[in-house]
Amino acid sequence: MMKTDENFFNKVYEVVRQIPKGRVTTYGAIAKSIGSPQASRMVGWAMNNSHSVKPWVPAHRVVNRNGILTGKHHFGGSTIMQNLLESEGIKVENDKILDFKEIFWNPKVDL
DNA sequence: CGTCTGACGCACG
DNA sequence: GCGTGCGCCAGAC
Repeated sequence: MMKTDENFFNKVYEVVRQIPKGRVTTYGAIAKSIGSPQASRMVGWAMNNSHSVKPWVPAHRVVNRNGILTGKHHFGGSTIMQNLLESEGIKVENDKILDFKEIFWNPKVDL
């Protein structure tokens, strides 16, 4: 059977997919929600593989703890990630999310 | 099995 | 406040 939650990556994908529109979260928060608070790097790494994952994973809603679009270059462009965020009502400026803590979505709370 | 890498996070200077 | 270095876990070679 498909033990979806068996893989570390899959856990990350599931959490990211559950991020509500107009909300964002951090790599560390996701790492904690999956049981590895120190595996923040793994989260970002999983995102790198997200382009091979289906359905689409809203990786643009995932930023670092500073609210900065650290992985925007991985979207195939420098403005793709920001464009997506702004398209959802998220204000972004200078590659940084405005009101970050206000739109921050905690996976441990809603999950 | 050993080594390097990775879209981070934190400590230190 | 900013730059640099180390550590964390997991996977690829």
